[in-house]
Amino acid sequence: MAYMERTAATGLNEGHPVSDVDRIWAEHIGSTKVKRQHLRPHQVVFYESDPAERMYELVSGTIMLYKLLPDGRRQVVEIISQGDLFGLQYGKYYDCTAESLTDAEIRILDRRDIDTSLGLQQHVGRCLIAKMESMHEHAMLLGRKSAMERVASFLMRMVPNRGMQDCPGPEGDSDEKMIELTMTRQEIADYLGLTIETVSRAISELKRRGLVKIEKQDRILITRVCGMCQITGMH
Amino acid sequence: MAYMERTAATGLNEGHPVSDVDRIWAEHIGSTKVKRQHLRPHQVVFYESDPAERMYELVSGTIMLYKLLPDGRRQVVEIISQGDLFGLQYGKYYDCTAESLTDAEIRILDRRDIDTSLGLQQHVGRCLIAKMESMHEHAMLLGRKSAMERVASFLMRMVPNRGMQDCPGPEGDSDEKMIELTMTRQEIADYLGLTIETVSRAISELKRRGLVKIEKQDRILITRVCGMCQITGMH
DNA sequence: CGCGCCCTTGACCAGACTCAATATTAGTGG
DNA sequence: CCACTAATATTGAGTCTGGTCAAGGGCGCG
Repeated sequence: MAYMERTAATGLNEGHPVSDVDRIWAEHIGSTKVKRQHLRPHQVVFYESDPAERMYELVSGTIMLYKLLPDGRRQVVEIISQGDLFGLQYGKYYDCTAESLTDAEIRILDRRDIDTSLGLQQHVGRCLIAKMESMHEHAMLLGRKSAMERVASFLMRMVPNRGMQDCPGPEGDSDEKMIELTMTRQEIADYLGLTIETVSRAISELKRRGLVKIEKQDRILITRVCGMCQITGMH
Repeated sequence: MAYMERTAATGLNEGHPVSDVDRIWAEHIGSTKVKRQHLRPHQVVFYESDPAERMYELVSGTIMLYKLLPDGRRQVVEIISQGDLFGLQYGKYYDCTAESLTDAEIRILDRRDIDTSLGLQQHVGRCLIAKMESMHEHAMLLGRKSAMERVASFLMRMVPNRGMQDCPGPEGDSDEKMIELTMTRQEIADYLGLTIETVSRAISELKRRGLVKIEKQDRILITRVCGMCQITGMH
């Protein structure tokens, strides 16, 4: 269950009604009706412009949604974490590709099931509203933040309960936090609207400033969470 | 009703179920219960971090949602057009400021009304899904497009039914389209993640290339819609 | 007509990108 | 366990796009 620990550690999209999810589906749809699927890392669930026939819920693991331009430029538009819904479309086709970052478990759902239940509709609505808020935050990052601010913001996102407006500060004597990235430099770059080299340089600079220690490429120890928070542009 | 014509001309967020809106509200809530408010241009509906007690629907006109960083950098995160809902929040506070761009008419709604009706929930869900798709598109613009591509994409958004994957091409002999901006250069810059000077230079360059004629500062004639479409980065 | 606001243009600068070389890590098989 | 390979990450040098700062122009309104 290594992948579950990793996802929990990322703390992406904190505050979703994750615990309710099983109960909600059980109440409104016979659990026998809900198909599940396991994904290995870097497996595609659906491609941009495929007919959008089904929607999905992420049970565990992490998935990214990305869009491509004809010349190959890529933008990762969402990082989906436990309890999130994805694959809902207004039109007939998916507007982006869904690809797993880690091992993952997904529920496969029929859109019609949702339209018939008020409880499910409410659940879907709340997920979408939470997503909108992270999209707004991400638009700010992409449109207005420097490379260093983007990388710092990205790392801070992985630290649960810190960096919010009501941040409790360090828990005790030490202000450290170990985080697992589960994304390559290229994927981080495509999420932050940067190049792989710029992401790498920013992380090296953070290392030089004594804010992080790199254990492995995807295991980073933030040695001063408060210091990291100061360079996100939000404080 | 000049402002209604202007909004219609922008063609922002095409495809929303605008026509259903009055019927939907009438069915589920006595129309007497729904308060309305008129807004003059550049009037604020709510500020970022205000308690999110109500939600709104835009009846006519255009509204922008923006976020600010402590040092004053601004990002316009959404442009709201006719029929869109705004002010829905997952948490207790608004995550952005809502300010009118034109004269506008809004409906003031109570979140509880929505939670009780399946029809309304469906309507809200569809609005949110459509918004998510535009946010994805906008993330691509902010993260991966050049200044010229951003401005061209912005102008193309104002042209209904053109630039999509199933673009019908020019209607007849001429391939022109007059558009009304309803936004200052500063607002456009803050929406596209650029500076006012860069937006201005991009528009001047389009003029030099013979793709647009500037009638007034906020009235632009696109003389070759197909040519404009070619430089959005999407073709 | 004159004032103020917004927009445009120019010159210069800086941050991020590109291209290229090198280093590190992860994975494979002996 | 180590050697070898392929993939990924880091670092450096040079370039370029878009930002900054400053000056000038145009338009609307009193």
